Amino acid sequence: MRFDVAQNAAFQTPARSCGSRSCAACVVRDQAICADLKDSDRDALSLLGRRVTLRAGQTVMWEGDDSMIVANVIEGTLKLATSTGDGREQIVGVVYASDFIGRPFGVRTPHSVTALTDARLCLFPRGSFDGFAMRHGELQHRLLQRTLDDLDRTRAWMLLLARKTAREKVATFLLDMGRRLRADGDDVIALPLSRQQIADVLGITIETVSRQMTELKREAVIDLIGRRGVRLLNKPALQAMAEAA
Amino acid sequence: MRFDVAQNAAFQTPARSCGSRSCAACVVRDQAICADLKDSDRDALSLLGRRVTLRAGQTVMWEGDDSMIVANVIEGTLKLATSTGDGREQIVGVVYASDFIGRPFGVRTPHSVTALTDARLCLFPRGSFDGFAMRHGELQHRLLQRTLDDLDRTRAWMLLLARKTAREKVATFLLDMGRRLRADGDDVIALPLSRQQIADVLGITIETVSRQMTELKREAVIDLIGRRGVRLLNKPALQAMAEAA
DNA sequence: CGCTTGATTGATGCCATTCAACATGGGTGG
DNA sequence: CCACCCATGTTGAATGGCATCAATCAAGCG
Repeated sequence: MRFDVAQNAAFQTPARSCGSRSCAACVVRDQAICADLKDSDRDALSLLGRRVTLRAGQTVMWEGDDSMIVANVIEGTLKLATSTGDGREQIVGVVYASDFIGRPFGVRTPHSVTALTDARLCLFPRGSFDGFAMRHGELQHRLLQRTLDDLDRTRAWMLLLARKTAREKVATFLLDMGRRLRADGDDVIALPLSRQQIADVLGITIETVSRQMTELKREAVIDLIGRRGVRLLNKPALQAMAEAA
Repeated sequence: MRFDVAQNAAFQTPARSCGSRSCAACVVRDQAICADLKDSDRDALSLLGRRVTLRAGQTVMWEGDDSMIVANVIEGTLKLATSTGDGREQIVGVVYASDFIGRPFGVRTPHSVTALTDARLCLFPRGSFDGFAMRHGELQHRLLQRTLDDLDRTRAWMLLLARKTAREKVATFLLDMGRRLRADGDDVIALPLSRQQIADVLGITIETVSRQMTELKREAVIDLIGRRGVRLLNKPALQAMAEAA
């Protein structure tokens, strides 16, 4: 298991103030799928579940397992992954705070879920979650919206995996991260993923990621700061690389 | 536009008996997302839409367009595709009778939709469909189920695109088709896709598809019958190839 | 300080693409 | 009904991009 090792603590998501177990103080209550519930309904839902803490590297669900649990991510970053019989792995999704994980209304978990940083979840037994959802249209609607968005993003990613070159993949990835992490003033970003994980997201090898990165650095398109830091020096150039040949 | 040409009529889905415009006689009424609606509700929904016929090669929606329509597929096969700026195309999904197409609850169509065979749709303006769905939880639930399944299948396909070899891809594809088309007694299937389309599904080139196919034929794992026909002679061998190296 | 883990760099080989020629077959019109 | 034609599919040779194998470098940590 390549990733069952603690991640570098220096780059973990900073702790949020949500020690409480009530929804009233929850930091993701307005973004998560429970956002549209009445307070009373949300509290009822809350009673079905529990808050759990994960260490970086811990796996919550395994590919092919019975689907027993679902959860909201309160804090942290996790990866969704599948692998072939002989051990080749592909990351099929990366989820962040306020995202939803697990397979509701289904019996099989189609991919593993593993914490990339320390994380906190709002965890529900799938059965009771399903039951609650069936009685609350607003919840299903949010879940549908989110699933449709996921599907769109996943399909767009297929184009990258199948048709883009290593260089295009890395450029696309860096821009995506810049957008997602809302690069601070100077366009410096701290990657939440190791080189191996980047490779597993892009469907290439760790060596190729490294080579492309240093190549981009040599061309003064980016700058590399330590292991996880990247400064985007020339976004238009990256954009051009990301799109066409 | 590579596929805007009529497909070989010999392999089109055989005509179904559903000339009526009422739901009562609809051939997909028990599989489509409207299956759980009361008769009266289904009729109401029906009044919002209309039946349309497509010729093979016609495109119903273009990537990036405003999302104006959604539809149930009554008959035929269609492809969902995206492409890079410089024309590389990737098929991100193939849909069959009773499947749902279009992007409800969203403003952009994330991929094009093109008929591979002649087809018939039950078409709705997105706005009125969305409104109807908001008032009918059963419909949203079916749609959610379907979308979750799509997402699972799409993610599994990512592993193929990113990590499998050409040989593994072709083997996987043939098995998938065998399953989907419920190969008749002798395990003979009529591919609904041209070599080019198969290549676009698998993320490889047409020549590579061709080479792998003839290779498999030489090894007596399959037999090729004309352009579209394939007989699966040795499924276990295919299965072994599809999975690991 | 050695040890471990993650990242970079280098050398080599292979698989899939590319470019190109050729075959096939289904459809059409004389 | 056959000859022709064009789209589709197959086959070949050469190239190149990425993987693989392997060594080196750079950090963090006990």
